[in-house]
Amino acid sequence: TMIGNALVRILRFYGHDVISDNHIGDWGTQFGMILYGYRHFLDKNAYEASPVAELSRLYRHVRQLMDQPTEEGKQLGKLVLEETAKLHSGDPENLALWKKFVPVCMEEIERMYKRLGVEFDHTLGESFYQPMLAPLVDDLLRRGIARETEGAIGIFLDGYEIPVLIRKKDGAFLYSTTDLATVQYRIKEFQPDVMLYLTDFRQSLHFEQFFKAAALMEAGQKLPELVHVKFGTVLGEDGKPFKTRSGDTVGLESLLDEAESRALAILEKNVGEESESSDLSETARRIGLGALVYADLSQNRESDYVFSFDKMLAMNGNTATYMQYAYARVRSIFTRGNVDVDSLRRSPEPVQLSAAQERALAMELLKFDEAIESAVRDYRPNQLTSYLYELANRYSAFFEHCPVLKADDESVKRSRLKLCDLTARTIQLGLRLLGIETVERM
RNA sequence: GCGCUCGUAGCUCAAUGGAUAGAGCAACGGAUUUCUAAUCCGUAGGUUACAGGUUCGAGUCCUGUCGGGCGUGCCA
Repeated sequence: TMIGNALVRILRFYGHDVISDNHIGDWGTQFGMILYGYRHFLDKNAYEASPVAELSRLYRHVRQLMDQPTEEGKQLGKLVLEETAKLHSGDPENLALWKKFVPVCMEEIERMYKRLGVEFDHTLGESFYQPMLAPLVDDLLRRGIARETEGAIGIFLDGYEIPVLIRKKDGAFLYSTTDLATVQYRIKEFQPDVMLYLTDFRQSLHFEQFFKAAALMEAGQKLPELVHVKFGTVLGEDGKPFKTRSGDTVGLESLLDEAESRALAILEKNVGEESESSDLSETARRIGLGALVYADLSQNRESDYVFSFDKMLAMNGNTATYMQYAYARVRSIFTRGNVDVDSLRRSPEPVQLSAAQERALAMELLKFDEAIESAVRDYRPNQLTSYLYELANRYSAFFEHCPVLKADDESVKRSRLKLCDLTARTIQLGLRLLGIETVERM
């Protein structure tokens, strides 16, 4: 989610016309699980008190039972799939329940996105394509692209042992069916040149096959370039894949709380009484959120990464905090020096580069374009994070060695103020492209 | 079994085929009467899993071996 958000911002800044669509899973087996849970394990009082909490408990409960490697687990899996199939075939009861559940689930998800500062142009979701699925399968059958296999319908591709299944033998549709419908819809509606899919690399085979199936489906037409922008798996501290499926929003939420309260504690110690408390909590929010977002983005997205509490919450070293700190230091100089930024920017005096730290900083400032380009080229926000770290690092060295307000003469002072201003603007812009906000004081 | 992918400093990670493989954390030693020490300066830490090959040049490309992860028709 955070990688996608950063890429949308970066690609837009670069000049691309970007449409973001959160392809949310609101029509799949997870609703079969919730339906089954609702029928068998519902706690009515809890549901009335908080539908969100109860539904998510039911989901986790059923999931856990299903994941058991026992006979009961397998049986339950079948029953869940039956609920899903009933929903897909238009069973009125399941449909009514589904309509009741979707807004509840959406609300939960929206709240998290809002907190993370993530916005989508569309959230069509899988259910949106549901009416298109049956005609799509019929069409592919008629054109001979798909055929019946062991009771199901699949598309067979050269060089692959397994077909792309688009209808189960119980009549329900699958991930690939929706994906194909999505391609058709998006071509018609948006005429994109490129479609980026941001998902876990474990879905690589699916996308490889699905892209080929899409090419068959659109044979003779102009197909947009389809790209799987894959990212690595989050591993636990033991190196084993993290189970994010069992209630991950809760985990993220408490992580955010912790990040903010840690930031607040440091803030209170540092700027304490000089500032108003409402200010501080907003500043802490930006710093805490920034730390989490940066931890996620600073990694090469294709590498697996080991989840570490301390790493996610770190505010020293190569972190968003470091950049925010550099920015705040510039702001502090400007405030103390009563600097009129507008007139500074308009003034024609050249920037002088005499000290080694000044030259190093200026050289780094010039590399911004390059950083953006490489982030765009490979869809990799970590190219931008490492640039920003480098830039902030050069600024810190400059800050230590080159007095600004107390510079020897006025022209040096003006020149250094300009360097400060350019640095602050570049950091602010760069962070904004990553979805991270700056703070005036910290 | 087959396919994909990864293996880089104690830990977490960088490095369009190009210079002496770089950061952060942890460790150790310094820096504050001077614009924010969430900082800076320095020390130590490497046979880039292993063995071959291609190349003027390989962490990066090819082959093999070992080890980890993932995937492998009716989940998404």
